[in-house]
Amino acid sequence: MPPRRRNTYHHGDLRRAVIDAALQAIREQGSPDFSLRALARRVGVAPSAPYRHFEDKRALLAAIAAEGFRLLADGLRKAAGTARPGSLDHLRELGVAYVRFAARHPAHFRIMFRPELADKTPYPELLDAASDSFDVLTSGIRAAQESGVVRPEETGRLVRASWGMVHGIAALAVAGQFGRSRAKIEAIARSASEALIRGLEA
Amino acid sequence: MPPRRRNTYHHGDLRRAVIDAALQAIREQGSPDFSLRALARRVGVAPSAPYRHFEDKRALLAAIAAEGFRLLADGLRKAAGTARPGSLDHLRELGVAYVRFAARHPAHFRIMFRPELADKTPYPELLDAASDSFDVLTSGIRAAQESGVVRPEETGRLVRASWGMVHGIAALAVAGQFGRSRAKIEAIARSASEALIRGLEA
DNA sequence: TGTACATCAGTGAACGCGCGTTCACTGATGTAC
DNA sequence: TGTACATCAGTGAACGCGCGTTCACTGATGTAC
Repeated sequence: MPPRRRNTYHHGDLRRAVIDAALQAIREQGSPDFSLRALARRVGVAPSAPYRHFEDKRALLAAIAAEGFRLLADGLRKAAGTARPGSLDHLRELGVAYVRFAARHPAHFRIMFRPELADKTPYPELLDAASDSFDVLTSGIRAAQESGVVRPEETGRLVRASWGMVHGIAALAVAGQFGRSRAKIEAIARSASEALIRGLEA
Repeated sequence: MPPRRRNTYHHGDLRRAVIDAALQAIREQGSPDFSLRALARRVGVAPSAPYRHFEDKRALLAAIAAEGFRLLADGLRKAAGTARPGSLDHLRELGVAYVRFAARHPAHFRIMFRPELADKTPYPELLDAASDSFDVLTSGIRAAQESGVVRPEETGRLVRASWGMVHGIAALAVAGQFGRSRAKIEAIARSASEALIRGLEA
């Protein structure tokens, strides 16, 4: 891919362009690794230009991850909205939505869980977005416990176990283990979420 | 860490030493990335020495991953041996054993699922070991279906969903999301496996 | 048991490379009057 | 509406670095007789 030619000196929205280039690169190479220089090349800009928008490479990763967590939280809330809070249906939809998010935004997904972002404290925006997503899951399960359809075991443990399970399905889907078909992935997600809520049932 | 001094010109078992150095490096840095040169330094050997034992860097990764899959298959078989094949107990033990493997061998675990090893065809040893592990899970579920305790849905789908779920728990455990305590991780694994088999139940 | 020699498993210098980041700079844009 | 000037968002050269891999080499080991 030859560097794109700009006709303006200023780019317009280099920040966005760099993020998009990163996502694109991940999709193309199938690996969540890229160099900042390569992104600059893709965008058609000097290697130093991205530093106007991101303190360093890790800050770029953090920005993308934060965006991903916001998309995830949105997706979860939207899907959960289709069922009554506190119901098992609600939980099933949360599970399916988690996997759907990963299938739709695989590049975000891969960055969100990179080990160098395990410690999110240097990036408050990322920290907020991640906790928000986690909160959606937690309050879904807590509501179901309160309405008596999920067993009253310690909420945190159930959340982690459930999160882990849907996360695993999502990760395997992103890794291509379930093939490319959205429909098939959704079906597996549905089976798994079904199994999951039966396991949670009171 | 200063390079270790050898007193013999020949190392003895450099192949093993390089693999161990890689595992050690992963444990220390918390990231499954390392350079071949750094491993050579750790072992106290010239940068070119590992090439006597591994065609290139990827071949080293493949060798470690293959070892991991063999350990996994062993662990699964051993754990499953404690319960009657075809029973739900058998499946629960498989699930717990999967997570236990990850908790015990986190460095192997991380390498096994690196994206550059997604295509295993260049490494028959790895391919064999991976399919063997997968087979243990598959035949566990099939046996439970045959004895009528698991619903007769398409086996492949159930295997993928189950595998995904335990894999997710394992991945989060390795990422440190459940804390460091082996006992706690085992407890979460047990909850999750319990939930999982309830979901599979006929 | 001793010797000649082939093979094995290291060495160390060198290669070309792309990376992350810094820095002094400059062209474009926005603002005050 | 026009001008002066501050600020913003780029450039491009340069830095030091560590990497993966190759190559001609050599010391150690194993084998045949």
